Amino acid sequence: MATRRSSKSRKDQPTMHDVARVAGVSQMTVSRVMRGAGYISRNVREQVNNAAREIGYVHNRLAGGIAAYDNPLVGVVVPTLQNRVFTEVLSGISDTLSTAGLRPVFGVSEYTQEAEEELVFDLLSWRPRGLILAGLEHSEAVRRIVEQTGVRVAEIMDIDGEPMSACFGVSHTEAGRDMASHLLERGYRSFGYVASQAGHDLRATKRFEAFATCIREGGGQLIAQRTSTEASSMVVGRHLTQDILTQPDRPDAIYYANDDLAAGGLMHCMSEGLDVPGEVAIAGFNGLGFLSALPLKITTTQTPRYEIGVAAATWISAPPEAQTEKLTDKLETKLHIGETT
Amino acid sequence: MATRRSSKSRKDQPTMHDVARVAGVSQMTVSRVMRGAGYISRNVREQVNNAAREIGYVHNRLAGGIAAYDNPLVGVVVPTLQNRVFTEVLSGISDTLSTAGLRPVFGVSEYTQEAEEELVFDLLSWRPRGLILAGLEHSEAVRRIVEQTGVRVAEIMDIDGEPMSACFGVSHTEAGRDMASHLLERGYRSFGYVASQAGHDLRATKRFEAFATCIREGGGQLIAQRTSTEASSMVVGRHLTQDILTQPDRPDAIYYANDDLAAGGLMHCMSEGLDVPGEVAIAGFNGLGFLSALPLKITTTQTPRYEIGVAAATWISAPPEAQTEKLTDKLETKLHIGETT
DNA sequence: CTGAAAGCGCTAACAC
DNA sequence: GTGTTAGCGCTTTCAG
Repeated sequence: MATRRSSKSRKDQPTMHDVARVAGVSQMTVSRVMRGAGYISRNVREQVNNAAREIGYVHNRLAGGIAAYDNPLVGVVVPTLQNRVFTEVLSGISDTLSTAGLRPVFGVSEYTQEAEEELVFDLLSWRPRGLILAGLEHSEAVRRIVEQTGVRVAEIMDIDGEPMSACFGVSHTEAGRDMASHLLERGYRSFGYVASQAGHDLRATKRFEAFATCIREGGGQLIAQRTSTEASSMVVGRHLTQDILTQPDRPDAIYYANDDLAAGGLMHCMSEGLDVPGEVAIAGFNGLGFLSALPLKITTTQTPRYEIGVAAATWISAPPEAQTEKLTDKLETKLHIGETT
Repeated sequence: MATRRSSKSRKDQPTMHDVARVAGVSQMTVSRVMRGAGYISRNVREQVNNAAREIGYVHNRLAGGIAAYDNPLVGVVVPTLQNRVFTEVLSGISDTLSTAGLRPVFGVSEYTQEAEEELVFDLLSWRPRGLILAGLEHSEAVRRIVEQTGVRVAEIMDIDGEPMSACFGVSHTEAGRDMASHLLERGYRSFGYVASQAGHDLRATKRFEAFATCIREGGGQLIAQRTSTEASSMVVGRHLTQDILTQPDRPDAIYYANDDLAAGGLMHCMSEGLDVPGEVAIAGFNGLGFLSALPLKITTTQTPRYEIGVAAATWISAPPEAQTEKLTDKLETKLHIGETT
């Protein structure tokens, strides 16, 4: 009898049948052992496991998934991996899914709805148990296919809006307003704003709008605004800050779309010998760990990034029956008042 | 005729048959359109695509994979997502795979071979086109199953050893030696070493061993060594540095297993008013972006993290035939001499 | 506790 | 260019 494993191609992987033959049981028994389903006598179980190990059998979940309509995969789409914010969320997702025996398959949308849409279709082709998407804004096609397939979607990061089924995140509107209140309280009245990713970061835009409204209502003015098309970084923050501060009319305080930009701003001020917060105050968003490495503690809004990932993944891991109508899980942010405001 | 989609369960997804019926073609034609295989007339193609969109059909790659023995998945195992080093590598992997139409499925090994082993079996159950693992050290079971299944494995980060099939990374031995040479050249003779993850970071261990050997050969001495079991962070670096520097016999220079620890060390020195590098020199590893946020530029070894991911993913993406015997792709590191040595 | 039969949704191979 | 047939490797269902 010719061996099936002569050519070492992917085609020649052993199957449950091969294991069954070696173990002297039926293929069905092998299936049960592999899945830990039903009662199998200790003896048989061991025989099967040994046979599997011997011939190098690996459970084939593709076949399993197609036959059982259920496979332990979760599709995850994040805007970028270059930003700690999302890798921390991803870490929470991965840890939690892993505990539940689920695996993340993922893609990066580069902050565009078009890429997200493509990814959603692609990920859906693996018949995942659920999807995790960032933000509440998605293309029509995404909404439609989600509706049509009935796949469960956890939308993360943002809660200011209506989720497709469930969302886990913070209120950016509230965060923007809180920071504005804090700065007004401190006596600042003329403000600058620095952002990046030119409008693609919808959460930052929400924060800013709430911030601006609150500032105006509080008698303040927004006198300078700079947005880069580039990704966030300290370098970008530094440049945009320089740009704002060399104008004749300087703001008392600058609100940054995130900590990276804010840290860059601080660097600019320090190297120019500008007094912070005396001459200009600085505020960021996120509360990233590296802030503690800076010579001055930057005022920022602390966000629970890892926890957002955990919450979303926990929901996805739960049996579908546990799914309630529409769930909005608001995690709390906290204003960290540092030495820059 | 009863509709198949009454209950909205995963079982009731439309199939190619349904699309075929709506489009008025055979199921095989739908298959061809979906895969972009063979020649299909423009007309038919559009009909099929419209029908698919209309009924919300999504290509089922589980079924495709099982029938075709080929599916665009790549298993990726990283030690952690809490460390920028690996998320940057992951970013390179993701970007590159995405371009090649492949998807990463991933797991986190927490720096242990046992977890890695479990993950490898788990990921293999999706019949991935390849695997990307960190480091050259793996359990016997991993080596065996890789051998038995014939799956292609790209080992990343390290090249000081024999890869199973291909490896992409830097020489940690060389990096350790280079840093030792630099410090000796600067005149330092008594050294401290600070690490974390207590021996689980095998690459750091390789650097340290090369470093220590070189130091001894150059007439230097290693007089203090501190290792934490915790994950790397500035806080850990700060504590261990304090610990070393409050001993009666203080080293001239401290080599840190990575930049986070080194930055923590710098913070300690600054807050104690210790002159760096006058009283103690500091050197890290990786060249992470946040170093430029620090008041003093830390001497470190720059590593091409994103590029390692790109190189590994590119290799995995290439057709298997292109696979040569054993490939070692050494990417270059660069000693960045800052203001701390 | 274990086995036999049927079929999951798709693609390879070949026909027309 | 498009259709037909025969499975891919597994799980479901039902027997025993």
